[in-house]
This record gives sequence, C-alpha cells and structure tokens, in this order.
Amino acid sequence: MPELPEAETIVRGLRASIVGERIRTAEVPRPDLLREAKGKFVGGVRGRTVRRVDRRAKNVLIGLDNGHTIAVNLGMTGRLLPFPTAPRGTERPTHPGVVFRFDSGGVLVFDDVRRFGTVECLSSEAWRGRETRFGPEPLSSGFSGSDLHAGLHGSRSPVRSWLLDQRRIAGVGNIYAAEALFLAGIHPKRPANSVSRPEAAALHRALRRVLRNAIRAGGTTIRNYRNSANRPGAYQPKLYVYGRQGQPCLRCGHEIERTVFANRSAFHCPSCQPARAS
DNA sequence: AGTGTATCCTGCAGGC
DNA sequence: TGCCTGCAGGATACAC
Repeated sequence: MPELPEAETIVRGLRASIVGERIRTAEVPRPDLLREAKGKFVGGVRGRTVRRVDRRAKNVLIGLDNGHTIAVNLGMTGRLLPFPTAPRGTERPTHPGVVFRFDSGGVLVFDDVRRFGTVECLSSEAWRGRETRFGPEPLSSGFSGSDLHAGLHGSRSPVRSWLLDQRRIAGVGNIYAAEALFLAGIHPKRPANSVSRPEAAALHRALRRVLRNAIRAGGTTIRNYRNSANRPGAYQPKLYVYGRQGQPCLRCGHEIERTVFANRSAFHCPSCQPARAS
C-alpha cells in the first residue's frame, strides 16, 4: 500500500509523537506479522527508549537507545498509529498486530488489515546487512540521472518492473511508477535497456518531482492509507494515469489504458507513452 | 541470471 | 438481501 511518500509522511508524524518514549511492554496479537519469534521480539524492545524515527525505501525505522532498530514494512494496509492514552471506542484500531505501551501511558499500534506487513527488531549490524539489499534512494542527492540510466541499461525487464524492484531503486511502488513513466513519456512495458540517456534523465526528473510533490501532499489515499494522525493523503487529484483507465489523458485527451502484467495493473496513455521509442 | 507468475490475507464495490 | 467475482499503495518463493 504505502510507497515512499506515504512512509515518509508516517515517519515525520511519528517523530513528533514517539521520540523519547520508553517502551514498557509490547503485545503481539498477530505474531505472524513478526519476522522473528515473539518472545525474542518482546524481550528485545522492552525497556528501550525510542531515539529516532527514519525511513529507508518503504520501511519505517524506529531506532532504540541500544542501537537496535525496529524495522516496519507496512505492506499493503499497514498503519502506525500513536495514541497519547489507550485508545477507546471508535478510535480503537480494528486490526492491531503489534502494540507498544510506553511509560508515559502512550500507545503505538501497528494495525494491518491484510497482514502483508512485517515487524522486526534488528541489531545495528543486522540492520546494516539488511539495508544493503535496497537500491539507492531516488531523492538522495547522490542519485543522478546517469545512475538511473546505468541501472536501466543492464536489464531487459519491463521498465515498470525495474522501477518496482526494491533492489534496483528504493521506495517506488505501483502508483508513482505509473505517474513517473507518464511524465517521462515512457511506456511501462518497454525494456529497461531501451530507455535512452535523455529519456532516463527525464525519468529521473519525473520520479523526483512526483515523489516530492506526493510527500508535500502527505501521500496518496486510494483506499486504506492513513498517516500517523489517521488522516488520508491529498495527492489523488494530481494523478495523471493511476486508476484513470477509460478517462481522457489530461495532456492529450486520449483514453488512459489499463493493462495487467507481473500480476499488477499498469496505467498509461497510449499516445503520450508509445510502445516503441521514437 | 534474470524473468514473469502465483500466493499470502481481508474487505469492499459492483453485477446479477 | 445475498452471493459471486474482481480488485487493492507489497514482497517473495518458485518455475522457466
């Protein structure tokens, strides 16, 4: 569900509410969300104080005072909801998976309807090892159009599949891949290695623009996404192609098409994004 | 090696 | 009303 902008929005919200809090206990109503044994996880986080909240790819990272990191992958429907006091009545999360209780009386709930999310507490060495599996952050200053072109150049897979692969580039999901490819005028099925250097430069600009604007809007809510204040994102009206099949292209008026490959819906304008490079 | 496909899970919208 | 199908911001184990 959440991609880079949604995870970033959650991180910024959480920072304000849980940094400095000491974890008194953790409960795990849904142990299948943990990537480790429940006892080990609970023992590892109990008594620790939250020092920082960060993001890598689509993961929310909760840094503890012993150097360990709680890595949360939000999956499709995961939410991280902080409460100043134990939630009551209608504010109670419907599908709590992991519940952290702080000394202050505050509570942080990882809530996940579909349970595709994961939670894990990793030592600093273990996290460093895990972190290297992700590709570059598209918004980092060190990531250039030339880097993107070099990466694309080495792969024959469809460019959308390339963008969705977290090992190649971090944090891009189905919505923002569709939007960036539209802005760059590249058909989602084109082989990655058919993307020319100028096209890669355009895709680089488009990715950064789309991701930055989506962060500014607090993310995109199609169905389930909510930030850490339990509020939806505001980027949906700015989408050019995602979810707009059958509607006119906002640039040229052609009908937006929906196709399915790699088991996911892809959206593109057949006129603005021709199947073959021109 | 480097792909695409099927699967995990639940809820909701739309068709009949 | 109710049943059925299709669909969803992700990640991964597998078969080719």
